[in-house]
Amino acid sequence: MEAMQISSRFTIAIHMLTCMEAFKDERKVTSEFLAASINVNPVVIRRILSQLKEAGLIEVKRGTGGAAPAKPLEEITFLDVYRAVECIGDNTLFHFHENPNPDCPVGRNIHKILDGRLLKVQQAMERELQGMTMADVMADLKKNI
Amino acid sequence: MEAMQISSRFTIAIHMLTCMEAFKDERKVTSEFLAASINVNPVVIRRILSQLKEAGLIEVKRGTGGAAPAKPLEEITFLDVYRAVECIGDNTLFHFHENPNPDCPVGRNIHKILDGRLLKVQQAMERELQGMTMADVMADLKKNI
DNA sequence: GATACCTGTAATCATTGACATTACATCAAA
DNA sequence: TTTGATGTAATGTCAATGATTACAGGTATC
Repeated sequence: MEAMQISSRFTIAIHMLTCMEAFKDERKVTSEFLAASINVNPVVIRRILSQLKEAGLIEVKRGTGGAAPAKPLEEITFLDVYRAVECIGDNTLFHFHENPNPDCPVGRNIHKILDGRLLKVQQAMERELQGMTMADVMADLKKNI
Repeated sequence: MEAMQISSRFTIAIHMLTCMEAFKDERKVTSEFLAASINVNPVVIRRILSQLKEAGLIEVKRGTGGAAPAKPLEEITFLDVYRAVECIGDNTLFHFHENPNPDCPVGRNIHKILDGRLLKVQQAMERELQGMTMADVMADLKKNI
């Protein structure tokens, strides 16, 4: 039984940004090229390119092609990437059961008792994501090459 | 576009434990009763009952029926509940794209660069979950009634 | 020991998200 | 105008969630 993970769009997006920076002086970074490095379909890449662009993290050239970070890598946090691609409807990490029984004292109160705590958990995770940037990734990459 | 949340089994399980404690002196807490308070099918409840039991968090009486916490509520953390019901295959919160291209310097290194960071994020979340217990929930419930 | 009430669990089914893939409209530079 | 690229709609497959029916297996009580 597998399950319930944050989608691979997130790690793919980080991979994409890393490639954009790593190859920026060497070649035009197209969706085809990214797809080859990541090993997924180019259309998947293009959809994520759109999301990253919409979030203001990258610039994509139409016609001529090619994508690149839109700001200094120190200013692109994992949280920025996470929010750009992980389209969580109401922005809550936890899915709450929808219709607890209002005639039961527990059912009537469970939501307000849990909401604050669930938010704290989510914020702990987001705080951690916010402390990591694409610059850190590039630094590690240079060490590994 | 909805998406990618931790399943409602978690909040349902917390709700179940809360009911077990809240009604323990008043009535037998059966899967039917829990299903009515939570407003889901009794079979869903029974499956989660099994998971909580397997994790050693509750005791369930066969035949006669009824479920109750197996240990003091201070010792049942949100993390215990999370791990009991959220059956994540390899225990990683993030889903990594599987086959980065080993012939690309980025594809070859991305996994080792990200793994540690993703683990840190997961641990931040789990640390927060570990700091919350069912006793806290009961305290809040009493305040709300 | 028959009955009545529960739990445990298998088997379906509908719905939804992820991801792959094909197809094509659109764009911009050479 | 030709040539790459991007943008995106449309499908298809697969897996997980959650609802539901059905029934086998316990256990207390009459």
